[in-house]
Amino acid sequence: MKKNKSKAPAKLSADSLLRLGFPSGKPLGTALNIVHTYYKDLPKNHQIELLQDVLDAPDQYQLHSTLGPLALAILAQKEAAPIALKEQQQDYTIYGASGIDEGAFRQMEIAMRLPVARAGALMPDAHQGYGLPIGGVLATENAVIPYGVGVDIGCRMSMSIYDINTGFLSKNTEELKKMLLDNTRFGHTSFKRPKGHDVMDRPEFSEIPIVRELKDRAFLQLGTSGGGNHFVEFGTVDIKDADNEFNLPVGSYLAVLSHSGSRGLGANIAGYYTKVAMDSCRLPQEAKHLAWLDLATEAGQEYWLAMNLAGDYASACHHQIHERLSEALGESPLATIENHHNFAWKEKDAKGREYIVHRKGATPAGKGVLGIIPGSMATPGFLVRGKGEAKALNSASHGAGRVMSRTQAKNTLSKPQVQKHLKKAGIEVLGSDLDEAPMVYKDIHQVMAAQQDLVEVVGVFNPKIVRMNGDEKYMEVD
DNA sequence: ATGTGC
Repeated sequence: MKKNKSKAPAKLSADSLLRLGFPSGKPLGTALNIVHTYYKDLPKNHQIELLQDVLDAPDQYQLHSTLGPLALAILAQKEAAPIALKEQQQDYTIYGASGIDEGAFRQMEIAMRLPVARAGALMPDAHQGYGLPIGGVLATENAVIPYGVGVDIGCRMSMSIYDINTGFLSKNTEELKKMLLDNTRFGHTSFKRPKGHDVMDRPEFSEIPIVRELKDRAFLQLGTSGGGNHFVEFGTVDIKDADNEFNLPVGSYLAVLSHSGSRGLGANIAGYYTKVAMDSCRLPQEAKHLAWLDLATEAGQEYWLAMNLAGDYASACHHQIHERLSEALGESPLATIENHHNFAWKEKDAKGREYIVHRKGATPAGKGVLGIIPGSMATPGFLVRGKGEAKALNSASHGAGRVMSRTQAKNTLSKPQVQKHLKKAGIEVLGSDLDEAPMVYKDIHQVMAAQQDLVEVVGVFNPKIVRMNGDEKYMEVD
C-alpha cells in the first residue's frame, strides 16, 4: 500500500486557485467551501475544471443547485465597480522585441493602463510573469505594486574578483567543488550554526507584525541560496575595460558569482502585502495582480520598510556566501560588485519629479552604475556599466531570459543530452536539474546586442564550477 | 521565488 504522511488527501488550496486566476475574496472562499462540501471526492483536476467553468461563464450557473452561490459571488464582485484601467495605454519602450513572448507584451500593456502608471520599459530578457512581466520596468506615482517588485524581493547578483590566476580553477577543481559544497546551502537546507549579521538587529524585525513572525526563520536562512535559478559559482572574469572603477589591470581573474534573494522572508512579505493590496485596490480581473499600495497609507509605508529590509537581508546573505568562500580561498577580494534586480526605488526624472521605479527582473543601469547580467550555467555573464538611458528608465536586462518553461524543459530535455553539452563546454555542475540547462535560456549575446544603448561591457564572466539547488550529483559530469 | 496549501 502506498504510504502517505498526511492522513487526508491534499485539499484543493486557496493558493492554487489564486494561481489559476481565481478572484480573491468572497468567490474564493465560496469556491473552496463548495468543493470541500460537495465535490471532495473528485480528483483535484476535476474540481479545478468545475470551478474554472463557473469562472468562465458565471451567468450560466446562477441557478445551479451547488455551484449557484459561487456564480453569484463572481457576478457580484464583477459588478462591484473596480478601479478602471485607462482606455489609452501609455507608451513604453521595448528592447529586443523579437525575442519577447506575447504574454509579456500583454501584461506590460495592461500595466501601462494603470491610473498610477507614468512610464515603462521592457527589457530584452522579458517573459510572462505574475502581474508585471519579468524584465518589466514600471514607474508609478506615489504607489508601490508588490507584484511589480516580485516575489523574491531584493533578489540580486554579487561578484567577488580575486587576485588568483585562472589556472587555479582547472588545477583545483575537486577542491573547489568541495569548497562550494561546504560553504553554500541550497533548497531547504541551511547552516547548522548560521553566522550572525547586523541586519537581524533591525527595528523592522520587531516593529512590523508580519516581519516579526518571519524573524526566526530568517536567522536560520542567513547565508543560504534557495532554489530555482539561484546559484553560486566559480569562474573567470576577463576585465576588458582598462579604465575600470576597480583599477584592475585588463586580464583574467578568478571570481565568485552568486545569484539569490531574500528567501522565506521576502517571499512571505511579498505574499502578505500583495493580499493587502488586492483587498484595498480592486482592479479589473486582468489587472488584479497589479494592485498597488498608496505610499501615503500605513500599509504602503510598512511594505516599503519591509521591502527594504528584505533587500538588505538578501544582501547580507550574499555577503556571507562570499565571506565564507573568501575565507576558504584564503584571499580577500580585489573588487566586489553587487546589484539587485527585483525591487522598487524612489528615483527622479530629468525634471526632478519623483517616481517609484519598479524593476522586476531588471538591472539598474543609471549612468556609471555597475551591474551584473548573468547568462546561463554554460554561457558568459557580463559585468556592465549603465549608460543611463532614460527611455529604458535607467535599466537593463537581469539575464538572458527563458525560452523554455520549466515543465517544457523537463519534458523535452534528457539528462545525458545536457551532461554531454556541459562536458563539451567544460562546466562542472553540482546540483541543478534539466529546467536550468543552458538551452532553456535565450542566447545571451543576442540579449546583450539588444541592449547596447543601455549598458557597456566592463568584463566578461565565464562560469566553470556551478552549484545550484538539487541533488549534488544530478548534473555532475563524469 | 516560497517549508508553496484560508
